Amino acid sequence: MQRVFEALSSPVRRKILAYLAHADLTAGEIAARFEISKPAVSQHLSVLENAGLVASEKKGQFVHYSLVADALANTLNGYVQEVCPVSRPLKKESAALASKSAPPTSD
Amino acid sequence: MQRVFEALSSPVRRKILAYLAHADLTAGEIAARFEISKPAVSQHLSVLENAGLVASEKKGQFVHYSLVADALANTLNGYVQEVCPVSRPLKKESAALASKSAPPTSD
DNA sequence: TCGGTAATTAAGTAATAGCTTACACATACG
DNA sequence: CGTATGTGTAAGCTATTACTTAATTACCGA
Repeated sequence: MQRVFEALSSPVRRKILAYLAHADLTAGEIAARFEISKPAVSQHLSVLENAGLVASEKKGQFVHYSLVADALANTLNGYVQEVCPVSRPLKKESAALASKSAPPTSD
Repeated sequence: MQRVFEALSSPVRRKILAYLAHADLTAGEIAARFEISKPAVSQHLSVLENAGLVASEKKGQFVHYSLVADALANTLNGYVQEVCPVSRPLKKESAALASKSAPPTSD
């Protein structure tokens, strides 16, 4: 849990997760989307993988990264339940799900 | 959002939130629950307040802190929806709610 | 086998976070 | 008033984090 929140504290790492939410990507494809060096991205990926938020699979010379959505959802939802007075946040989420339109969130 | 995740990356700050989930507390009461100095705790409280996760109210010489549960729930639930393939995590949460027993989570 | 590409590891540096002590400020109360 | 108590601010130190470049490892294809 500590590792998850630590991983999520970085904007770069949250952006990586957002990319992986749409499609699996290789390390190089991810790095190409940022202006920082490839080793820097590689380190971010390590942090995410150690937190269990992404998984990697080597295919030839490429390493494909994918989102572990369960880990993220379970950790965050679990934490919300733990800290918040259980009933309300779930209601809100249900409402959000029902309306089906994601409210504008800025990072 | 950045401030929220940054705030949550610290174990001390998450522990403060956990305390405030059960009851409002003064700065001193919070500080007494940690082994670090009072100024250190005060700084953590500032971070949490800047993130909108706690609110403070001065009463006489005391400052009472309270959890802003909505901010936490909305931010985290919103983020989960943003990153995860919408349907599954909600199902899981519904199941957890139905079973009513919080699954063992360790920090 | 050799050169090229993908990715990570290593080493070093600069910025940042978190802590401490000392101080300042406000309120309470004799 | 003047002293004590609760809280927050300031300054400084240390440890960690995030980045860089250079070197290394692994794989591919001619």
